[in-house]
Amino acid sequence: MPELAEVEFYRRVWNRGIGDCVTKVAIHARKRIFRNTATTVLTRELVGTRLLRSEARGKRMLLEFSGGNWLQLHLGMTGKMWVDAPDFTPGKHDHLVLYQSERALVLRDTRQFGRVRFYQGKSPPSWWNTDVPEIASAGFTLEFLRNFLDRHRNTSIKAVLLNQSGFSGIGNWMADEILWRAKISPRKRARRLTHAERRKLFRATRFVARQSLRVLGASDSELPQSWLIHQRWLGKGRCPRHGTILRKARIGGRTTAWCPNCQH
DNA sequence: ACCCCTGTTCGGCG
DNA sequence: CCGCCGAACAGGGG
Repeated sequence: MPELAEVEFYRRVWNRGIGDCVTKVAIHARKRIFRNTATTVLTRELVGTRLLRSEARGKRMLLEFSGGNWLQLHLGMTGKMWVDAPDFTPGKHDHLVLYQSERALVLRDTRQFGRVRFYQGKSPPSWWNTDVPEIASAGFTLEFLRNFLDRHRNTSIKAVLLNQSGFSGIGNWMADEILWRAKISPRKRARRLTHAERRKLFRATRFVARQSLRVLGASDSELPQSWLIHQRWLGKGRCPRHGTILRKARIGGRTTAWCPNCQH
């Protein structure tokens, strides 16, 4: 399962290392995933620190280590995290491995659209903080959504949902799932959404985000069969409501699937 | 060979 | 200055 829910899932996987010391760090320092990061410092400074806690915001996560050391991870398109044996040997795309006495914390990102950032200081790095509310939090209100839509009134609603400064953690499949649930055509410009549609969009966004977070898991198979996600990549995917063949097109720069019968 | 892909950023244009 | 769009990034798979 991807996007905000997958980030949360992977974050919890690495939480098994909380409380333990980092004994060794293995990285592919010159790779794009470390762009603008001081890799030499990162490698040197993390050894001997203890993993204290972690937190997720949208598609990013922040790990705090003892001594004021912070690591931000973004998984991009192909990032994965898991726990392996302490004698793990990194493969070609295992760009960051944190070794502890009992295990190895592995980050693999084949395409490297993700990013690793390192920071030292008493409090979290300034770039960790944004004014964007988490969708599952009380800060994500109908008022906030209305304002965001007004600011991007000439953009297709699909592209608006992919904009991380308004819909933190929403990605391609979640955006399609939300629009299908709210019965809104992905091509519709934000300005043309009625009051009723804005309310439905708000409810659908929170519902999809919260349900996905609740189910968690490394695959999408645990989401209800009634969701669009199980149909969207099939050659002849059908609308879960009434079986209409889904339509597909590139909208907002991404492949989009929707039901021409119930989304307007 | 050519097309596709759960994401973000940058340059050009209006 | 704001916002929209397409291309680029890197690699694997159909």
